[in-house]
Amino acid sequence: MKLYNTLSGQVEEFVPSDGNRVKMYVCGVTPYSSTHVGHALSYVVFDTLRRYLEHKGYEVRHVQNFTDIDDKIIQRAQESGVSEDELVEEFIGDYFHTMDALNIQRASEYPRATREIPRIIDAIAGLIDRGHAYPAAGDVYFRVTSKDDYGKLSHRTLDSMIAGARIQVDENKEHPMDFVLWKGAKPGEPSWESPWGPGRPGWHIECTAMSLEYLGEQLDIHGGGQDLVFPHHENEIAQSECYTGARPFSRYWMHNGLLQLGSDKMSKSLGNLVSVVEALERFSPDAIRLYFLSSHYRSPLAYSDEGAAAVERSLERVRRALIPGNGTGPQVEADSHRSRFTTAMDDDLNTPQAVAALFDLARDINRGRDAGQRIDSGQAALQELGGVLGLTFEDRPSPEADLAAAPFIDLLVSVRTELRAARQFALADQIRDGLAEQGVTLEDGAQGTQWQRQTTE
RNA sequence: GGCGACGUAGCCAAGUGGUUAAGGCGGAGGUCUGCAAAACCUCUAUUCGGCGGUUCGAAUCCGCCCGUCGCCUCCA
Repeated sequence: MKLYNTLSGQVEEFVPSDGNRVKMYVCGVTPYSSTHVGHALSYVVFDTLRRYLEHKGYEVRHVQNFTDIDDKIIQRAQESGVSEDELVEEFIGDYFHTMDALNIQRASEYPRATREIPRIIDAIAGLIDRGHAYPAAGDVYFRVTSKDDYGKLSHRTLDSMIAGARIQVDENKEHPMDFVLWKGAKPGEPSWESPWGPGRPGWHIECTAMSLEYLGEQLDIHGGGQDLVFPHHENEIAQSECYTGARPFSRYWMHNGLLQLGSDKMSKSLGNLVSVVEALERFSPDAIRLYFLSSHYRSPLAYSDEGAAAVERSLERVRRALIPGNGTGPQVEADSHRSRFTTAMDDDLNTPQAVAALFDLARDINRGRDAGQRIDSGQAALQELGGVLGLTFEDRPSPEADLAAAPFIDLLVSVRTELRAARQFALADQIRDGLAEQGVTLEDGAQGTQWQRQTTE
């Protein structure tokens, strides 16, 4: 299996350091607002990676953090008149709720920054001891000039960073690019005791401490959105490698392209967010996952309701291919699709190509059904490979109102069946049209008439 | 200003040196059907932003130009 490694800028053969065990760390969210579709994209990508690795027989230990203390959390909590803890609990709950809805597997561990303070302090102290960090006026900074290859992940040099000229001057720092490891507490802020006075950890050091604690000195895969490459992941590398001496901190760095909304990146600062809950009101979890997986994970993806609706329609054909058949002929052949799927996934997770294999398989199943072939083994393959992408092919549950209306719809359908038998087609069509106006579609098949609620717009 | 990515059919999107340029949505025609729907079949890019170049051969490599976007600051 080949994966693109941001560190080398190349597609490389993936080989875990320890046999079939894979140590994967994915940066989690800062829980102060609702989970949006950009988060969903990232976690669908890494969930799919994990599912595929497991499909190949790897044992994946997946750790994902929560940054449960930072400026935004403090600010938002104060605005809302709740404690930081309450705010964090609410949005961690929201996160799990939406990720579960999207069929994203739970990580092995979900460490939180505030519960790892001693480990974080140890790491900062170690960095100071080794000359890679220095205290200044209640803060502690990382000394970027102490790491000769600082910038290797984002492929830039300190000089070029300074040329960016958007760095604010800070008198406490030795170098403008030095970043904070420990923030001295301001009045009214939550804080923890430390050798440098009361304060809280900087963003980057949390991930270093937590990955070290739960996965050890060296990771196989470290993932996140492309917006984390600099400074977050660059700084993680600097801290971790300087603290442990183990290089590289992570052997593979993987970054997903960012979701765009219209022409802009979807981001917290732009406020152009679409919540996952909102998207799930309109589309099935499968449709949202498949939408994300229909383009390559490293490409940016523009989200639109029209696009999601098109994907939902395409899923309908696949779902129908899974309706049991009653053919007695030879089994529909699935091996060529299976190997195409695997080849695609082995090639840096080429999910668009893998998805194309699934659509082709669905077509062959439907074709085989029409030809009287047995289709159950093809269907099993479709279900299994779809599962590797986290797709269930389940219909969305019908709204409760439909359950109440079901007996009446059944009655109308049976009346219509009588009318058709009597060749009273005008009246039969009147019933079908009337139901269609109510969003109920009828299909007359060999086994009688089926009705269903129209779910796509 | 620095670093980087991308531009493939009406739309979304694979393919990155060599048989007929995946797949999906949409559209056209057909089979089936009382008519539909669904499913299936056929068609829907002689061509890959533009112009040059390298090569026996390029969407795929190189140069220039045009256009779009990301990162450099909190962000998945």
